[in-house]
Amino acid sequence: MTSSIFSDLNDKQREAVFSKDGPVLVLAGAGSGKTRVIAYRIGYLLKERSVSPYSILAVTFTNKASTEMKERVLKLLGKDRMPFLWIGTFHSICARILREDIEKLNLKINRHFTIFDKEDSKSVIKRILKDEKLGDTSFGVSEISDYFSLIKRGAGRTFTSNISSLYSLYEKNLVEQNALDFDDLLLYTVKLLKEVESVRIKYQQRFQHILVDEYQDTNDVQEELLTILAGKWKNLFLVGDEDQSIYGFRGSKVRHIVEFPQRYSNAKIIRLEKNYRSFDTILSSASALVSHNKERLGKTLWTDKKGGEKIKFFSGESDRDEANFVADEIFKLSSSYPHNKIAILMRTNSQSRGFEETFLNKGIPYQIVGGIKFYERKEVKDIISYLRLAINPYDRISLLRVINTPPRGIGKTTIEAIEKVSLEKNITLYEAIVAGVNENLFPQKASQSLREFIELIKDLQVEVSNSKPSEASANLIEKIDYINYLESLSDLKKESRVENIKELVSALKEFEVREGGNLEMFLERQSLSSDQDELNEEAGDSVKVMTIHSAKGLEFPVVFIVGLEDGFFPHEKSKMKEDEVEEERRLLYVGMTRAMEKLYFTNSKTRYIYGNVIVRDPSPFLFEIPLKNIEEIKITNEKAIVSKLNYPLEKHELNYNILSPGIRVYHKNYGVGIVLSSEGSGESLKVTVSFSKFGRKKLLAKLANLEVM
DNA sequence: TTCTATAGCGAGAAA
DNA sequence: CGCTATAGAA
Repeated sequence: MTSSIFSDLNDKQREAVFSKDGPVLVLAGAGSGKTRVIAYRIGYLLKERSVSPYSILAVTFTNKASTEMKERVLKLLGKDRMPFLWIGTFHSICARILREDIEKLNLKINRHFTIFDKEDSKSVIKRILKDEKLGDTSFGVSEISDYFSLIKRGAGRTFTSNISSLYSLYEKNLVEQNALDFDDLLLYTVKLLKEVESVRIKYQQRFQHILVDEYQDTNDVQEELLTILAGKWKNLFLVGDEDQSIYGFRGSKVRHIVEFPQRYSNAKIIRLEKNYRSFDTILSSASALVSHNKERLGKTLWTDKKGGEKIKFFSGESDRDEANFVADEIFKLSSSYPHNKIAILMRTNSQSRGFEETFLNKGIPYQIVGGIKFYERKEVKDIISYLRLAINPYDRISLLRVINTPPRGIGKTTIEAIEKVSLEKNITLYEAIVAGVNENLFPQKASQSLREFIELIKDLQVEVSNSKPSEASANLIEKIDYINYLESLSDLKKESRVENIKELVSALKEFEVREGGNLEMFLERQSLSSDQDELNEEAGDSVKVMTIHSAKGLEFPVVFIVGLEDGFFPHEKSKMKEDEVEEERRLLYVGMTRAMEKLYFTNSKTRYIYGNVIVRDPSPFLFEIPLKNIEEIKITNEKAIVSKLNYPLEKHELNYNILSPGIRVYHKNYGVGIVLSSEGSGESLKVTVSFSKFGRKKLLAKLANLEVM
């Protein structure tokens, strides 16, 4: 007996949703409705099987996905049962477990620990290198940080004693600061569950059903965590697609999916092969591409959406030319596709700059998703650091960041003096400041500044616990005169910096109103936020520009995959290893399968790298896609010339000859438009122009006084 | 201590 | 080319 809410599922989806207890692996192809299957599975468990929401754990890949999942379940069930459902990312779930129980590990870490991001971790490493005078390790700080992450995932290979001692210093340093890095969140949770029986039993008992999305992207530690949590009930409902495994560099292993049936001999395996997203041309092209991979279980995706347009391919002369093509094409599409239905997908973040400049010049609204995140901006991180410090005074990275920001007369010498006191008395930096001031260990002037700094932090601590987070931070910003400080900088971006600070306060306010959260919850949310979390529907009608990694799980009617060159696809650094080339191929596959209706490929024959022009070959992956599915777009010479003239923005005298389709023009009444077609010639030349605000107009070139842009 | 100029180095993807 | 660390001046 199935109730009507499940009637819109197909047979395979149903089979998955209605599975009996026990391990289930759903091999879900791109666009086959896997998020929906998980949501309905939860709905089924709650409604038909009367499972308590308290007993369900759902793991998603991003916070955005978990929010969407919650909303979907909410729609199926209504509000009252939601609060107990645990839905979140691996990292947020671990943080939640640790905030409750980490003190049971009897380490020096308490529940108010700070979560260090990559930048913080690197700062720790920098300081250790400095303190230990190990500046000559011949490894870069980033390299060391990545290596530590590798070690924490259990993949660390042999390493020199130099690095080994550095690693233990790093670990010690984090503990002293009451801080965990991203890997620690997972690692300490596994440790806690392994070593503290009461905690293990508590969660094993509780989670009767565990559901995991994007299972192909789990690493060894996450796998171990799942195994422990599911230890009692063994009801693992895993959904994934080996063809979309693109996080190998973060330790994810396709092996977890492939070997799942061996680990659980009673596992049920279901394949979802019907694709609801893309037209057949797109889907079959993507399938053809990924079929060149060896490491896969294999699926045969199909769709009802037969046919569809060919993939349009444009090869530019320069990266500028490429960006111009994309911009012009978006303009042409704008009558049928609003900007927010269009995505530009890239291999690397650095590619965004060229598109950003072109879109800015051509007035195309865009949003860069990912790259440097909002909370990673310098000015935002400054304020965040004050707040972190107020909650966790052991956090010396945040302390060092804010102690002289804005400048308050506490320079290098003073900081060294503080560090000396801290070392001698074996106390934290913050305590050293307090002690040093009380015992008159610093010069008069420095002492006065430090006294004021201590007062500031003390007041902040009080405020943080007594008043609303947004008020506490607004007061802080006021007190340290931070806006004026930003404005005093000779910085081209200072205006946007001030904006960002205002946005931070708004974000805090929104958080306390919408979720009733306190500051600690906000800081945690913030430090675990993902690229996709910055995407919100209300953000206006803009083209989304992002890496393929950031686009995972999303879909768009129109997709441009740019930079399809050897060196990006596959990336220069992956070319040598076969398994990494396969991952690069999967990456392109993921990009292609984001597209619903129109898919564009673009590349460039040359590209600026470090300011030098590099000649580039097309991506070898292009030749793995059936030729019949691709249509190459050639641009007339005139247009190519204009494209080059086109940048940076300059007005040029009108030469009627260049008013050919695709040219961007400006009309004093109608604004910016693009030439669609032309008829006649010379004085009687008429052109049809599509204007962004006024639609199509047919104009006599002689009278229209068009300017080519 | 703070501000400014410039040399020198560097970008693979991200919770 | 753009960022940042650092040296040197104020």
